[in-house]
Amino acid sequence: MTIDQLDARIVSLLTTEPRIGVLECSRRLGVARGTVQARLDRLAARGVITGYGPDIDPAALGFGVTAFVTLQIRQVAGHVPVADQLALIPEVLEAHTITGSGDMLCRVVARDNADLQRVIDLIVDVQGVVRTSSVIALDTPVSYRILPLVRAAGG
Amino acid sequence: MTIDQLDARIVSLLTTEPRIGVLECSRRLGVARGTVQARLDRLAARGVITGYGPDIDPAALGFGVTAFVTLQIRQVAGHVPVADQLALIPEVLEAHTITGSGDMLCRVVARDNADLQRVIDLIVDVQGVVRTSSVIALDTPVSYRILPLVRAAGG
DNA sequence: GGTGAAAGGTCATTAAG
DNA sequence: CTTAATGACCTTTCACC
Repeated sequence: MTIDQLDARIVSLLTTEPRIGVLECSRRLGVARGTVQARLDRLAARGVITGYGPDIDPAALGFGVTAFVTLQIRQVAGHVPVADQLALIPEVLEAHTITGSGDMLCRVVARDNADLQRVIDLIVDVQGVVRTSSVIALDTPVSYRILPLVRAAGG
Repeated sequence: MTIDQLDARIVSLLTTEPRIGVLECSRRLGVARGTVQARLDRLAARGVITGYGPDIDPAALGFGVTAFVTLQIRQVAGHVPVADQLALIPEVLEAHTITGSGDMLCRVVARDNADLQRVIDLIVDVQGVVRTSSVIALDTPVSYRILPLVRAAGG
């Protein structure tokens, strides 16, 4: 139920240089090309690799402000779930339910601080949201990364 | 300083079906292959597309617990910055400085709740961290997504 | 290991801002 | 006039059987 060193090295190599392909990857690791392909298929089948989509930087799209919004929720019977309504807002990049009484934590982006107000207003207008509390991300000294974890998991 | 509809459709298509390649992509959109290639090069040059790495699911690696840890920081002169020390912990997937007095917000993963305690202890031991406050993500009704934003940005 | 296919590059032509 | 799109051709390289 985990990965081995070869898996970790394959993922690691493909993460740092995604365009090299399976053949080049096998050459650099000194294994047969079929081995790499079989490993990748297995990782995809197990759900470890969920996709190869292009990574998009919201800031480069003009959404330079990132904020984390904590929602206090009052669940109302017979209404559209809060999460479904949040999913309709493009600026809500992810949403989690968190420990505590009916709370959620959302990552949102906006074009600027004024635009953030607009996005928060959209969230406040969601049925079931009682109130919100936001913190703005000023800097991201550690941006999302998975490689160290993969290496740690691979031994 | 933004993207147009064709850019959005290219990114959209490649995100939902990353394995189709440039040629197939151009066929489906009814444009020349060179156009798609030029657009992708431009998007990469502008920093909109930051990479094509395989997407890894931490849960499938055995790290099924996600938590958001807020740190209260006391900056100490002459020491290694807190962020640099956090970066050494594989379970810290990202870290942001946030509004407030020297605070940070980290996304961490752990194998289980007991393991989360170990990770938090690692964070507490970081020089300059005064105290921490954690919330555990129970569920993720909206997992990280960028497509709605891309479509919104593309017109 | 062989083979069909795609990527990546260049070019001249054409269209549109 | 500048920028972009197009279709053509070419070579290298890869994925699949």
